[in-house]
Parts: sequence; C-alpha cells; structure tokens
Amino acid sequence: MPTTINPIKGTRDYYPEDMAVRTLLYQTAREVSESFGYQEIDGPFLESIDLYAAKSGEELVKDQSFVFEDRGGDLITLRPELTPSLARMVAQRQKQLVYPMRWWSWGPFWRYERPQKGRSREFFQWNIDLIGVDSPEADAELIALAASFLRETGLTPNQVQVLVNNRRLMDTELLALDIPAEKRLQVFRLIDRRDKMSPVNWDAYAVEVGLTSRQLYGLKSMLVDEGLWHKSSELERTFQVIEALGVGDYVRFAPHVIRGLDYYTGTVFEVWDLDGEFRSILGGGRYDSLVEAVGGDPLPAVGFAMGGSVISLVLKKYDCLPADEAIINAPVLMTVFSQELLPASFKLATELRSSGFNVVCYPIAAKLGKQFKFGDRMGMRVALILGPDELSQNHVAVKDLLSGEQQSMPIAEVAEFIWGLTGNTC
RNA sequence: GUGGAUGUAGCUCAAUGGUAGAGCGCCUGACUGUGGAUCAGGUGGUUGAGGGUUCGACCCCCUUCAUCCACCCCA
Repeated sequence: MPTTINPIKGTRDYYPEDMAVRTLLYQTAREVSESFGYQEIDGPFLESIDLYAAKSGEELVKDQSFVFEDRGGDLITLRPELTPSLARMVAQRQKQLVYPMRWWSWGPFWRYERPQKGRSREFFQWNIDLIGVDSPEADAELIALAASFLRETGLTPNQVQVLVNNRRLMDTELLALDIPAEKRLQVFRLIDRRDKMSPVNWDAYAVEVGLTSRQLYGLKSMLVDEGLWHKSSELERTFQVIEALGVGDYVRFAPHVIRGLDYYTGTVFEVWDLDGEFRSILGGGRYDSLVEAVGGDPLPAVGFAMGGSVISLVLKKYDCLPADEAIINAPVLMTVFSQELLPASFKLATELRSSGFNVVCYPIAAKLGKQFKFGDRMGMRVALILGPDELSQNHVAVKDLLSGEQQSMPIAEVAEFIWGLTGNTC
C-alpha cells in the first residue's frame, strides 16, 4: 500500500453508512426543533479568539481550541462552541429581534482534546435555545424538546432519561446546611463528581473542600432525596408543564445533576443512558447572565447542546439505527442485458426517474448474475431486466430482490408496480 | 496535559525466539437470461515505521507514528 496521509487526529472520514447516521441526527433535530417553532441559524466556523475571552479563564479557549494566526497576523480559532457566536448575534440585533426567540443550529465544532470514546476533536452539535423569557415553563419546553428528540429516535424511557435539577434550589439547601455562599461553586463541583469517584475518595474530597461531618451527612441525604424538588416552586411548575407536554415518562428529578459550567443560573438538565455506559448525551440549562456578559443588555435564556458522538453510540447500542441495507436511497436497479440493448435500459431508467424513482443504471453489459449481486449488496429493492424477450412484447421483467420473485409486465405498468413494492417498505 | 493498553491478510483474530495461519470477505467456476444457499478452486502480508540484541525476531530492547481506554474537561 502506498503511503497514506492519515486523517488529522480526532477527525474522521464519513463513509456512506456514517453519513447516513449524521444525516439522521440532523433531520431528527430539525424535525423536533421545527415542531416547536424554532428557527434554524448558524454562525461562522471561524471566529476571533477575542469572542471567547468574555468567559474569562476558560480552559475551553486556553487549552482546548484550535488557534492559528491568519495571514494578517490575527488570532483565529475554529469555534469550540456556539453560545458566544449566538450571544453576539443576539446583541447585534437585540432591539429588533422578536421575543421570545427560538433558535436552533446544527454544525461542526472543534476542540483540541485527547480523543476517546464519544469524544473527538471535530464533532457535530445540535444547539437549541429559547431566549428572552425567564419562566419555569420555558425550561420545561427545552426539557420536552430533549425528550421529544429521544422519543423520535426510538429510544425508550427505560433506556434514557432527562435528569433535572435546579441550582437555586441547591443554593437554598446548601445555605440550610450552613454551607457558606463562597463555597457554593466548590460544593457544586463536589456534587458534580459524585458518580465519578469512589465513595471513600469522595468523602475525602468533601473534607478537603471544608465540609464538616454534619454538613457532609446533610449533603448525602440531600443527594438521595427524590422528593426534594417539591421545595422548589420553580421545579414544581416545570414538572407540571412537562407532564402537560406529554414527556413525563422521560424526565425525572435528580439532585446530583449540577453541571460543570459556572454560568448556569437556575434549572439544569442532562440526558443519560440509564446503564451509565456513556458520558452524558446532552446537557443544558438556564443561563440568564450570558448575553449581558458578552456585551448585550441583560437577557434571560435557556438551552442545551447535544453532541453527535455519544448519541450515535447510544442509538447503536439500542439498535435504533437503520440497517446498512436501508442506507441506499435508490431502490431500483436497471440492469443492462447487452451492449446493444444498453440504450433501451438507460431510456427506461430515465422515464422512471421522471416518475420520481431513484434509479441506478448498471454501467456496463456485465453478466446478469453479477448485476443482481451488485443490487443485492447495495441493498436495492428491485431489479429491472430488459432483454430481447421483453422488448419484443414491449415488456420489462421486474425482480423483487428480497423474495426473488420475478414477473414480466408491460412497461406502462412498471411504475405503479414498483410503487406498490417500495411503498410498503419505506 | 497525565497515566495505561494495543498495532499481524480487506475484516475479526491465531502463531514456545526456529518455514506467518484460520474464519469471514473477495475473485473464478459448477450455473452460456438471474443475486443470497452449497460445493470446488483461487487471490491474498515489507507482521505500523525505523533502529538494536541474536546464528535466527511477529515475539526481546530502544525510538517513533497511529489507534483505543481512563484521568482532566465537556457535547
């Protein structure tokens, strides 16, 4: 094999079967987003590094971005996330946009990290945000969007769940344990790591953070209290609306979900595979200060992001992806009987395309067996044969590649016949 | 950035330091107007790359590259 240039670390090639998955995710995200009236947007893939400076001290920019100098000497980065671009788009037209505003986006992002399961350096992400309204019902809408997406892909409530918590509720509860406000973010971080550490190490970490044994005990009881959300009127309203939106079976309260990012201000949520085999599928929450932080007027917002990698793994695990055989989008194979009859085959293929079929023409007059094998391996549904016998009667032979049954019929009837076959399977 | 594994045929994997193999796939034929099944035959490799030790290296040592996993962080 001649020397090949490997793909850049952390990137991947999308072969047809991979592309089919990516397209499926995009189309599902689109359907779900649009069903709630969200509009599609996008920002540039290249941004100035300054755009991300507003979120000061961000590891995301410092260590995890692809940064390079352009020919004019400016520092350019491949966007590591959408939110700053989105915040800028809002700030630029803040006075003329219509609120509440519902935007969604799907596109590539880049982060310079060590690749591993469910994480690469180039990845696709669904972003969706409801901007300009601060209500528990808005939070519920985003949670319902996430749940609707899961349902749309075929995942069940036994396989995946949206886990919901609220940072203001946690603030109140921490204060009740006499945990001072300045320790809040540290304790949030402690909570975030609950499932990632052994109980012993976690206890040690808690002591390190400065919790007393009484506080630690209180925190532990808090984290297993599934009824804690009744203390939050916000969450009570949110959960009530989630029921009304018909996705209650996909959603539950989870006091240990807190999110790593500091900018969340209220309700937060994540989607998890219930086996815990993968990292989180999706994450989001309310962030009421972010637009202001990038130079706009204060504007409340709630949203989430879902990367394409983990959800693909989850869908594969639960057999929610189309079979390889179903990937070909041309169900009809037009075979070529002989060099002399090739034009007749191509002509019939053209007529069928005009009728709305996707038709593959075999490009040479190979042995019919070889042509059928090709159609079979490509997952095609029917093969058409135009030989001397058929042509003499103005017929065409139609072979069902699944059953193997074949029949000859007038050319004028073939379109309707194929509709009958493919219509049932698509 | 830290730590741990793994690189052998197109794919999944074998092979005490002593002639690199199997299954699947692929090609051809049995089948001159017909795929999947079966059978027969065939194609298959600079053992990731480079160096070292050895009479002899897929195997041991060093370097390097790649991939995977965990940490970190997050989608």
